[in-house]
Amino acid sequence: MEQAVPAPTLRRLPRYHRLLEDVIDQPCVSCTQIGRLLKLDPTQVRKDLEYTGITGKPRVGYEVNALKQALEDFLHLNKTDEAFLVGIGSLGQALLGYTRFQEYGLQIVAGFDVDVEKVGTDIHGVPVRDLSEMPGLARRMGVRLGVITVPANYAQSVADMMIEGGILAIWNFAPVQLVVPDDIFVHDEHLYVSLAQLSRRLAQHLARRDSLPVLEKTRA
Amino acid sequence: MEQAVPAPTLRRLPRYHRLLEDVIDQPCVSCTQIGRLLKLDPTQVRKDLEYTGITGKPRVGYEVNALKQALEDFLHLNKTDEAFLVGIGSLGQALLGYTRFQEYGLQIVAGFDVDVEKVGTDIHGVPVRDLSEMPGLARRMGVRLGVITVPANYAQSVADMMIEGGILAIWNFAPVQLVVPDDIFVHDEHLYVSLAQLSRRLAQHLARRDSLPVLEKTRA
DNA sequence: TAGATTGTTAATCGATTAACAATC
DNA sequence: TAGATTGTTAATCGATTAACAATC
Repeated sequence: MEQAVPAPTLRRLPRYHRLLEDVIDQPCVSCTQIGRLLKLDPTQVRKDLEYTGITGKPRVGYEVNALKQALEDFLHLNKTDEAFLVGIGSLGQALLGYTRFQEYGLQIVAGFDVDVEKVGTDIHGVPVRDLSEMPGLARRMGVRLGVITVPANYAQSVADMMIEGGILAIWNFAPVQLVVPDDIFVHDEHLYVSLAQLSRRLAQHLARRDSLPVLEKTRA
Repeated sequence: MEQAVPAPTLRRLPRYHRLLEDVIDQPCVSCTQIGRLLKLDPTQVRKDLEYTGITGKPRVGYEVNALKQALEDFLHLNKTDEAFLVGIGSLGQALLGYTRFQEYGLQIVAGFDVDVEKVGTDIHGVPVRDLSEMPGLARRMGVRLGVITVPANYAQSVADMMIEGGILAIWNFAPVQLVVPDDIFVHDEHLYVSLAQLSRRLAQHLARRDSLPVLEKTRA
């Protein structure tokens, strides 16, 4: 059994993977390099990578392909989970169109909504069906992952239906604290939290900027 | 000058605000209650709230309206920042349609793209213009906030254009580490990080579940 | 070899949690 | 009053950073 990973480490690991995938074009890479590119302490990078079980070579660093593979194994990016998405609003449609999710182990195989206009259509190649069919289909197809993109006030009842259908993990985009049994795993994606952080940080940033001597305040 | 807030605290504060806004329907609320609803330690809640400068009453808790106000002031939710959004793909369109951002201080006043099909149209009431006009307009309108929803390979050049236009903070949805001057504030929204976390956690969850005695493993 | 980088242990830092007096 | 809750200080926990020997 793999040991528990600290949450901050788990947040950084995918960034390393993407860096290797998209940016690094060389056989080996050192923690120093990774750290410079992602603005992280090299020692921290090394500690994080340790969790994947990979070992490097002094003076050389890590073999890029091996490291990429180790990260994929550790993050389970190579095996795809089928998922249902409920709520074909603008966000739901955007997620259906984001094919790159498959590279990260998520394949949305069906969408659901209550809107009769939407039921029966295909969005980005994914069929949309009536919400009432969802629990039965989830059980029949053995789907264990659900994505919730409905308005806040419907989110809890959708979660209940998912659980009824045997779904075990929920990616929740609705701005609500879902109440679920202990054995159900919920991952919240709360854009409003991000936005409030941004709002606060921008205001502080501007305040600091404005309190500075008027050196180069106007760029124009 | 307000003191620096720990990042974890800053992530929790918006959740308190939303709870007060949507769920709590009573004059006063205690940290115990908030903690129970959000599954947080009451002491932690109290410490977090302390940063807003509000004081409560023993035995009673905090006055809900005052607390809500204190959170809004602290997070700067009451003053709206105008923003430009670049990249009218499915995610960009979804964000344009998400009117609730205004409650969190963000108002997207224009969208930009290079696609001539999109330029000149309105999406959810927001006009779409040609990307080349963006820097000039940003400077003329004094817009200081930019949202990037273009594909990864265009993100850096869009960021450069934003900075050229005098934009000071960037909400970045493209899966790239942007390179910007020190005085520009970047807030990354990397769904792939979330997804990889989810992927890892779900796999662990399933592993733990499967290693349990076969008590009630099949719910059906 | 010389020197950069790994692997690993120790020191520091900061956030969470516990404890408890003050108070409404 | 009695007791729950605040405000605040101390203890714990865990993550980050520093130090350094091992090594290619």
